[in-house]
Amino acid sequence: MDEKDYASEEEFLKDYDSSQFEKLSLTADMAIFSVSSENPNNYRKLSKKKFSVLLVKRTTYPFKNKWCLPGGFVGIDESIDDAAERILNRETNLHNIYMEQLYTFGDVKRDPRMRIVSTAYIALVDKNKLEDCLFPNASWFSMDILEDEKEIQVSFDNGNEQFSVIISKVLKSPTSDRYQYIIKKDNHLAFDHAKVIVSGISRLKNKISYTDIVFNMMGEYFTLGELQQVYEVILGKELLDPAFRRIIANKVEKTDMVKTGGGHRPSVMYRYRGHHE
Amino acid sequence: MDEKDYASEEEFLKDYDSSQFEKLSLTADMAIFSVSSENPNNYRKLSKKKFSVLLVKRTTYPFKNKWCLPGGFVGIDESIDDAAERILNRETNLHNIYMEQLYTFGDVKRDPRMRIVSTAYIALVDKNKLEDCLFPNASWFSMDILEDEKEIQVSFDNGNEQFSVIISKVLKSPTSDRYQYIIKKDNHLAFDHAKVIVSGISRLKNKISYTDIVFNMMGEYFTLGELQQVYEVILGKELLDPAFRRIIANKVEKTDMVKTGGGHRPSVMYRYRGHHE
DNA sequence: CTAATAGTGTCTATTAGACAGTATGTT
DNA sequence: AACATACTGTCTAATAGACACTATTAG
Repeated sequence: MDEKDYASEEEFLKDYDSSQFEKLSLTADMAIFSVSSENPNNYRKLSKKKFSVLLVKRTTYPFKNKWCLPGGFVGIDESIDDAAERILNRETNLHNIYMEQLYTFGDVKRDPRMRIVSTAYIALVDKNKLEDCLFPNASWFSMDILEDEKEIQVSFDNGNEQFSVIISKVLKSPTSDRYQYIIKKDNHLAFDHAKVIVSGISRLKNKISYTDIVFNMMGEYFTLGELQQVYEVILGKELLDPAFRRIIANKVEKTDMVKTGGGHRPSVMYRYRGHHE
Repeated sequence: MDEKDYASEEEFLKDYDSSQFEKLSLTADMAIFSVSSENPNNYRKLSKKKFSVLLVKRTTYPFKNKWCLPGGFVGIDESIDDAAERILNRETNLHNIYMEQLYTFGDVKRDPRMRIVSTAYIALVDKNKLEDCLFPNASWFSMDILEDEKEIQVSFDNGNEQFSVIISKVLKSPTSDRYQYIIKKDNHLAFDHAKVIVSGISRLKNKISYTDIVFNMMGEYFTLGELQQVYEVILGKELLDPAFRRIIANKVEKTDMVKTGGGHRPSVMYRYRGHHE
């Protein structure tokens, strides 16, 4: 409230003088998540759900031939959200995809060429809507996630290529739940995108239990078994049927369709109920 | 996985050509929160806690004489976190303050002069540690928050000046809990800082129940009544004593100190227990 | 019939909400 | 003594976890 000596006023103004600060480049990077199904080896069994992410193979240096999240520069006359949407549409040919800002990664050396800050987003899609129209060099990788107190290991697989990354987590403060991620092993992903993916997974894992974002990855109709599998694959643990059904009971509504053809009891198809009770 | 026609490959490369994209300025803005005490009018009563934020009066255009969050440009050789810490230290003269990235605000017209993207942080301090060393033009404003389904009203007061802002909230998606904030009334805050403050409050409100971040706003020793008041003022509702004590029971530990002097039964002083059970 | 999933009933443990009561300082 | 807060006991409601059971299909 009260003013101080001139010296610190000077410093104050210096801090606010933009000409002292070089401008930098900003990109929007998209972690586009989905669930895919693996065909069962037994006619009775259900197809196995896999949590997956869309990666793009880089064709230029730096990180040539490494995989990265789709992204692009934010234009000077374009909001970050608009840039994110533009990139999302470029990759998926779809509009109105669920998307939210994740985090802004601003380490100085994250791009070896020059200073590039990246605002990362996560997006959730129903993979079946776009299976056939992939952007050049893009590929869906299923992820197997192994997490404990200290580190996270993610194994990627797109059918042709497999690799895994290991990231260790350190609590930033004992009072919070924020982790600092440190890449321990990563020979196949470009930039700090391993961190971005892990942050995105963590965000999703948290939000699945108190929001309805899962339904962005489901088709319009689904069985409760399928829905449960998606929860399980994201949470990385099995759920008990009655508990699961209690939790999602008022989020979904029955239809009169039934899914038959598995060597077992048919399953009623449900639909997302939206936000009215 | 499979490649597409040349045209889209071209487009792909265009998107990755940085020379097509002008660079922009990035600032780090700090929403520094704390709780302050108002003196009671009755010798028996406890001092009333107020949730407060540190604002700075602008001395230059644009938004001359309006209040804004302390902030500054991110240097080209400085990480965003480092810039945030630098600003935090400039304002408080303290190191090791709790701080976390909140959100990156990237609308095109948020600064009337030029394109400036802002990565906002929240920081939590114990106000008593720095009461006397305020940076020029800085002032603590207590906030009264009135929130319903559709909008949030925040009334600011620093003892000399009072004003209020009204912000309406619109769910970005029925499947999530993310709001788009729209400023309805704001004649005293610069830029989009009203949105930043409201986002920060919302973040804090959420995290208080599943993390220990409150303790960053407490002194080393405190009574459970004081702690409860801080919870209440942030959550905007009253809590029942037994429930509150159950919840924080294993986060704090008793000391052998006692706070006397109020016209009522003395209160045992507690201390934050850290992260070991 | 069998393997595999679909779906329900119910018991128990844990947690959250509510209220009433006791305790103890200052003026 | 009276007020205001400190602190505890306990009942109840709601929720989460666990298990056992029944149902129904393709092959």
